[in-house]
Amino acid sequence: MHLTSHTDYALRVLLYLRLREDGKSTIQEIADAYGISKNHLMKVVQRLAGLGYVDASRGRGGGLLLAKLPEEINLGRLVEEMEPHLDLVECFDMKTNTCPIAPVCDLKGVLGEAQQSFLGTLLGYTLADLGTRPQRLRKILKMPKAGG
Amino acid sequence: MHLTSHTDYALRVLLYLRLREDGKSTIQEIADAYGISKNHLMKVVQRLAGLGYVDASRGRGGGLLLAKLPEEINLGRLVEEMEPHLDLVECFDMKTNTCPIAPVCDLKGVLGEAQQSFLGTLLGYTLADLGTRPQRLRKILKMPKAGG
DNA sequence: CGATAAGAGGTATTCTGAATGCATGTTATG
DNA sequence: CATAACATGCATTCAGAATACCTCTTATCG
Repeated sequence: MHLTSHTDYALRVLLYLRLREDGKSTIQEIADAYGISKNHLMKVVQRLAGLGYVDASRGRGGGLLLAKLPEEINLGRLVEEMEPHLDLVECFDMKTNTCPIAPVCDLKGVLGEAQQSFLGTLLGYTLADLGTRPQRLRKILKMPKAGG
Repeated sequence: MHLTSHTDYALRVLLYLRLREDGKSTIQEIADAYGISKNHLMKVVQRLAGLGYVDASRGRGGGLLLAKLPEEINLGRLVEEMEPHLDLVECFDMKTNTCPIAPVCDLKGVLGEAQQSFLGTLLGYTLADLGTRPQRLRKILKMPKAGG
């Protein structure tokens, strides 16, 4: 039971941008801050841009900005959108299911309800709920000061 | 976001045994009923035996029996025990975490809460809650009649 | 207008872990 | 003692994630 690193990184990028409201951030800068691959992070950012969470500008002086208010970025929706699929077990996908009892099985319903509990909890949070202790976070992330 | 097939199969085995209260079932029989690999299923059954959910007897006339009452088999606990780990994201495992902000990050708490919601929902169910429509299930599974 | 900084996007490779198969051992029973 | 069944370890395959690389486009600055 785990989320992909894409989802993990997406959340980290958004948190970074939220803490750095005062200017653009480059992918390189964020990759360095978290110690992860720039190439990998580019894919994540492209996805976030496509979903309308960030504005990415190219060229010299380009970089990333949040495209929404932190309060408008729901963590549950983000996870739903970033995860490649939410098929907890085989029978969640009718197309590929091989379990013969799937149409009559109660398990699917129970697992589905549990999954909804999971997502439901996340739907109760937005990006604005993260980043308490902003000073410590900015320090750990070696975040440039405003205007830098 | 998905559970391993081990967990999936474990649930299916228990459901099968619950429906077939009247006698022992062999691994081969269950593998055939679901159309899955016997070799694979053996590993799952070993695990279930080790965890005390089933009694497995060897030799001619051997087979599997539930070791507990269906009401005593909690689906949440089972999932916790069958899943190799519950590390939703990297930072859930302090040993291997590389994210520098982990100690100060709110994300971990939020995701942990969501995961608890997931497991909490499953903790509300036992094997006794599954297998409504037993007749249809037994038919689909080609389950031997009592005494067979 | 050209050098450069930055994101876009496709492709290829590596790596991990799950899924599966196979071979042999052990136990019980008829 | 033959056979049916579970036990166990090892090997292999496979899928998908993670990562790297390379080229293209866009924008800005000198």
